[in-house]
Amino acid sequence: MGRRKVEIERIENKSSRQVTFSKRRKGLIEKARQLSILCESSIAVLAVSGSGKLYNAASGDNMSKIIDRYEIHQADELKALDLAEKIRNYLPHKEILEIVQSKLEEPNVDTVSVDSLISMEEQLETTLSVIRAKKTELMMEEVKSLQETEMLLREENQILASHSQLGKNTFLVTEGERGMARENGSGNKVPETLALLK
Amino acid sequence: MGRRKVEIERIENKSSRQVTFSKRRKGLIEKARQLSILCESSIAVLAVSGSGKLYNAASGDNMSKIIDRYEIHQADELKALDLAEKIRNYLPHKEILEIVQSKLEEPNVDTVSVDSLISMEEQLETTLSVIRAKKTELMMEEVKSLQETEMLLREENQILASHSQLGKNTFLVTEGERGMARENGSGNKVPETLALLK
DNA sequence: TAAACTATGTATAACTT
DNA sequence: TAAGTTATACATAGTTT
Repeated sequence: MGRRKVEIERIENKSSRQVTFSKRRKGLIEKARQLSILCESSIAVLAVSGSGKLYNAASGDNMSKIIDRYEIHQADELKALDLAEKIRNYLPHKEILEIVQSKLEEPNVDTVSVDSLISMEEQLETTLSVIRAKKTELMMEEVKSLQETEMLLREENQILASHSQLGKNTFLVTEGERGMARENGSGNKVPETLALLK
Repeated sequence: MGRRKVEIERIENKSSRQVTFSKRRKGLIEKARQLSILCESSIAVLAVSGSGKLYNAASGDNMSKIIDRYEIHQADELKALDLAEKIRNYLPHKEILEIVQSKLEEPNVDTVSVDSLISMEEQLETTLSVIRAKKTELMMEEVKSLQETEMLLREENQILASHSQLGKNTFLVTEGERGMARENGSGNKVPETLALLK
């Protein structure tokens, strides 16, 4: 794809290697983006350069979610060694099965197969990781937002406190809702959500 | 790159979408392989098809190692909030971690029995739940504490404001860039978060 | 339905600035 | 040295088998 055919082997020249890494990494990520859109899929690319620097891109979905998906997949493969037996051991717990099945809105409890249990397990685990990831994400957002609010309030406070005595470098801008916007943010919603997640 | 130019948008026809997914996924993974070799780097590609099937490839290094690298990278960003360290301090089951580590460092990892893997899995899952619970607890505490601080600051602020000529809807802008923080604050981030909830 | 083909658009190696 | 250009090999969309 260039002026001449190039063998796929380590590029010895350090600077061309870096240039190529940069160009091809960009190309790879663009291809991932296209694939994601064209085929409505989630694609993640992680690249660790020779010098140890990490580059990552996830399209169609977020990185954590895709990685979670991968880890569940791996866990399942490990478990598959003895999965049938393990699941058989759990079959007596009909109450649990019933709860799970009703949650998954499937009708026939008695005819449940190992395959459908595998599928149910996968669905539940996927849902669980998504919920966990979302919980963490929301909490992180919340903490960050509150920290910023705190900082701004402290500043404002300090300015107000000093205003009665001086007012040199302070500009006043009176504006409708701006100051209120913060109070309507995610701030108060998150704890409610979190209570459900536990 | 084909008989005609194709727009980067969802392919409506299901079977062409699947064919394209297969072709391009293969191409993407080949590109990753080449980049890995040419530039002596570690590249991982994870693809989740529309139907939920996972495909993955890691070249130059194994997938877990690359994902670990990514997660360490993410953890570093977490540190900025000072939470990672707090969580680390609360790690309760150090003994278990040590046991697991020693098991993993045993020479014949391949000959570890399924039973001992199941036992390790259970221990790890227990530890993981404890860590998750602790994480949630710490974050909740942090949020609560920040919310209390915010409330106090708002009260103090209001009292100060009523003692000065400034009204509550006054938008204070100090000289320099600080005053801009409000516009770039969390207010604008929340919608992004919400978009992800979909 | 899928695998193979091939015309053509794209990515990129070498070149230029 | 880096950013931009160009000639060319490659990837792939549509076609054929």
